[in-house]
Amino acid sequence: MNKPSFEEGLLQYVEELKDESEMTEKQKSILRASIKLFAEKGFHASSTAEIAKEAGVAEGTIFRHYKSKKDILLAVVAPVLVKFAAPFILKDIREIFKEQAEKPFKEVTTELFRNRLNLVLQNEKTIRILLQEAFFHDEIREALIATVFKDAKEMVYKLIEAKMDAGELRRLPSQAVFRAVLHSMIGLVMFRQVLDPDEFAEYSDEEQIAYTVDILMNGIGSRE
Amino acid sequence: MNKPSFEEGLLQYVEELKDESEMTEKQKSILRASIKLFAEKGFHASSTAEIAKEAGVAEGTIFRHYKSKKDILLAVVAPVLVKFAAPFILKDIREIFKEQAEKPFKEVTTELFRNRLNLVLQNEKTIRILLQEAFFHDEIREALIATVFKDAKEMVYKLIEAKMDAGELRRLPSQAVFRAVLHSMIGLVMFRQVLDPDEFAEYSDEEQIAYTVDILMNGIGSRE
DNA sequence: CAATAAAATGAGTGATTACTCACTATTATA
DNA sequence: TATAATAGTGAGTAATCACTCATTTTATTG
Repeated sequence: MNKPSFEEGLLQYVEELKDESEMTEKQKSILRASIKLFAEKGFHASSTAEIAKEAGVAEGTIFRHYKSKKDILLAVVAPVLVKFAAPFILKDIREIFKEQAEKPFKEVTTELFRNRLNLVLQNEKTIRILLQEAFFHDEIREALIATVFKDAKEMVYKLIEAKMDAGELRRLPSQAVFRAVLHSMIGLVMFRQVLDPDEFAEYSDEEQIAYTVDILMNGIGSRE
Repeated sequence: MNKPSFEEGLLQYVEELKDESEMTEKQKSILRASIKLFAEKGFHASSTAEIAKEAGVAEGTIFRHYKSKKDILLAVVAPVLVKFAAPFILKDIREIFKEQAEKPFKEVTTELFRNRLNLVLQNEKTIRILLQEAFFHDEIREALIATVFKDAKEMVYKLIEAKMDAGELRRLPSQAVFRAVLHSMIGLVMFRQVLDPDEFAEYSDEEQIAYTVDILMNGIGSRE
């Protein structure tokens, strides 16, 4: 059915994405306040009155810059998708996968994980909002899948298969391998706060990445 | 600070948990309607008017049984925690880990994954709500961590360390191993709909579990 | 500096919100 | 069958919602 809700819905925001430099102070303030509130209490629980107050702005000013409350959400979320998708898929991934394709899969994966972890750490709040709202807004969910997964998946599949042919990876269904890589990455990146705070401190991010990749490559079982 | 928000907050709902049998038809209907709506559009986006309509009940009836809208949420979420936590940790896990502790780690894990996958499949909507709201409600998040993770973690840690001593698992930090198991499980269970629908069909749940466990144990790298 | 445009304002809008309450209908108990 | 308790109702309530618009403030330009 009405397929391109991404194209029609979010993509325009991505294209119309303003530089921060061409926003007024007030507009930037509205975005900042929205990110804060959406991340703290969610989109629906944050009222435009609150946003205005937090931003130090009249409520009407919000609607001068964004024609609806949902527009604010999309304006908040779009840049993250761009950072997640465009640089990742079109630059980072292409670079990582094409330029580094000769390197061992382990190194490629380490670089990938490091890249993603940094991105998430730098955009914690907006990513929280993004994931949060992806549950309910079709546009966002589809955009997320379209940008983050769809293109990336093909590349990863190709790399996986190439590395299988080269004997570097075991012969397993590509899908199973892809999912394993994906789950390791998401787990590494998303479930940091599940454990006790003192357990975090025990290992640095680099160590966490190293262990994650090591286990992904070699498993947890011994090889007696 | 005011620590036991779980005890004070959710636990009472768990204890006061009514049998379905001692609910009226209307009350059950309210719960069913709430689950449906909360899962579809989220807690905040679902109005009590909608719930009443969906449930075929006067709006006042809702507030006869639940003193606030949030109470409905807790009533929806509590049973899942009980099913997830108590039986899981206290029964399933104890059984799996104590009775089956002699079995290879691989088999224990397979059993665990199978158990969790079924639970999620059977409670898809409520688990969606649970995770969703855990983002924002401290009580729910803390309850989730307290019930699902905290106790389970210790048991898993002990098993992991025992299996390391027995030479069945590699010598790695327990934390890294625990996280790997956790990520595999969550990934297996939560990210089924990320892939194309036709890719699901390709492998059965049992096969997915088998590959997940295999990769967890042996990794994706070859052992030339 | 005057004229024009853009940005910002906040009181006001009708719709909707969670929730109350006086009341009726049903069921359980004595 | 009378009494009491529980279940159910829906109109009503104040508060809040996203959003509008006539007006004022600030910035830009000729």
